[in-house]
Amino acid sequence: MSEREREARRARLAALREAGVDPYPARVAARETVAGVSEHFADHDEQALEADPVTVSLAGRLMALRPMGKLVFGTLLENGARIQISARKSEIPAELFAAVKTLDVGDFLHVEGPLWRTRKGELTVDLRGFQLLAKSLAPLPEKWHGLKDVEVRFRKRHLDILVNEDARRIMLQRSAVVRAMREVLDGRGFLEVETPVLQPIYGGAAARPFTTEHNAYDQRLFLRISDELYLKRLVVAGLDRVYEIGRVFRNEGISRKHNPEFTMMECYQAYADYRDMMELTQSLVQTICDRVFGTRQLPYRGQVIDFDGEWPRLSMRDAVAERIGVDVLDCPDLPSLQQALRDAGRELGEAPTWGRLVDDLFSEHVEPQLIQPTFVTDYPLELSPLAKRSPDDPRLVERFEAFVGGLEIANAFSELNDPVDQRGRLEAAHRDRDAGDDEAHPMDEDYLEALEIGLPPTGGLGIGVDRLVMVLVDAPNLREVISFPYMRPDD
RNA sequence: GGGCGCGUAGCUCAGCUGGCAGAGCAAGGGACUCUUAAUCCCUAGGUCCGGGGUUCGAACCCCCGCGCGCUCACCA
Repeated sequence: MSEREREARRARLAALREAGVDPYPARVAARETVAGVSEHFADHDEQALEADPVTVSLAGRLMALRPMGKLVFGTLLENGARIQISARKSEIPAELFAAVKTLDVGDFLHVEGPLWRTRKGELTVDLRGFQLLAKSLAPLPEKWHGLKDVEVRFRKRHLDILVNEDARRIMLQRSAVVRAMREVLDGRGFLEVETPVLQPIYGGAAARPFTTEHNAYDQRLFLRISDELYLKRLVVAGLDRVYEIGRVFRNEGISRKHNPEFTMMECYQAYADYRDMMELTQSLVQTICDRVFGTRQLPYRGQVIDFDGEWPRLSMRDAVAERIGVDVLDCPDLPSLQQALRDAGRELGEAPTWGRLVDDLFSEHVEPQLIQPTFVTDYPLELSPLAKRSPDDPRLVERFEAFVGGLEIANAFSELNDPVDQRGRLEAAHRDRDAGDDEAHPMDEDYLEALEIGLPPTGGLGIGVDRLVMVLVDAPNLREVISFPYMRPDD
């Protein structure tokens, strides 16, 4: 049992206290960084270090110990950078050497001493003094195989990110992606805002919400499923360009592509439309590629995704026609479309409406094929109760979704700003709701009133940050890019 | 929710046709002044996921449950 090891470490901790050592001191002596020292002395060979000795002062976690009698080697890890340390019995007092031998892998140390290079050429700090910064009482994962068990990796993410380079890399890259996203939006004059997570009426997407309640007011509240309606209220308020990067919550199934809470970037731009949002989407992703990865060609699951250039645009009608051989606009209602599909020898799902059937066809036959970045445009009206009707075809709306690697990463439209049309569309959704569609959009009188005050023509865009990162860093699973993904409670 | 697979020492895993529960690493003791997966000797370490059944005998076969993974469905 690891209890044995924990007991051994506790015993050493007790011995330290006995000897008057504070195993958890409050302050760390002045120090340099491991990365800085490694970089600065990268070109200094053995002779140079001998001729002109340099003493360094470093802190970090002891990740390995290789005792060899009167010589001990160890590895210090600080902020992702490693450096070797050594302790030589001939160079330091006996008590100090003995103290080194009581260290455990996992302990935090401050060390100081001169730099030297081993025969193999490794830059090494020859310890002349050290201070324990924090005693580690529980063992780290095993050094050969590391931490591979997927369940343990996600349940004990502190260990995963500590010992698995890839997990750490993804954390850093995700942060860089979000930073680049903010820079682009800030550079275009967008104002970063925050809107309510707890909402009396949820909306802005088709999804089931989590519910909670406010004790003092005895009120039922929902965790937001999107930021949309509040952000558009802010555009009504005269904040012409706003964005929010925040967590949304959807009470639905969990999969490789779905976590119950995920990070969404939503932005709204007055006097713009969905075409402007297409340009913004492309520019955002390309700038992220440039700044974070230094290239617009990135590997994903054995293929190379090319984010450069103008992304192809494909209407949903053409996309479906290409794969299924049925022109959905030639079949204006559910029965005629079902008949056309039967004639084409296609399996029929149980779609309740024309729009849902079109969407089902698209999701099943087209979406998985969209590996290279692609804009899919012109969605059925009934799937998009918040999007502006297409001036060319009243059954369609000005909307697109961006797909990469078979994943939907962005959704955007020209926002519906006609309060009368909006009311009618929400009422229609409300009827679906009464008919049993529990994901249908609920009625929101307060939002409708805001629209009556007046929303300018506005383009809106939502990007699923986790999914975008998943594609960019070539992660097989959404959980890889979430610091603490949802896991069932274990016992 | 359905199908398939997995669950053995702290970690990574082996365990044959049902016959004494194993290795490496980690841990404890010892040797060792150029290691970096250090090496060598010794020691300790088990609810074989849980429960039930079949059997003289179950880690192994059967049933139920739990957890995880993949996948399908759901989730635009």
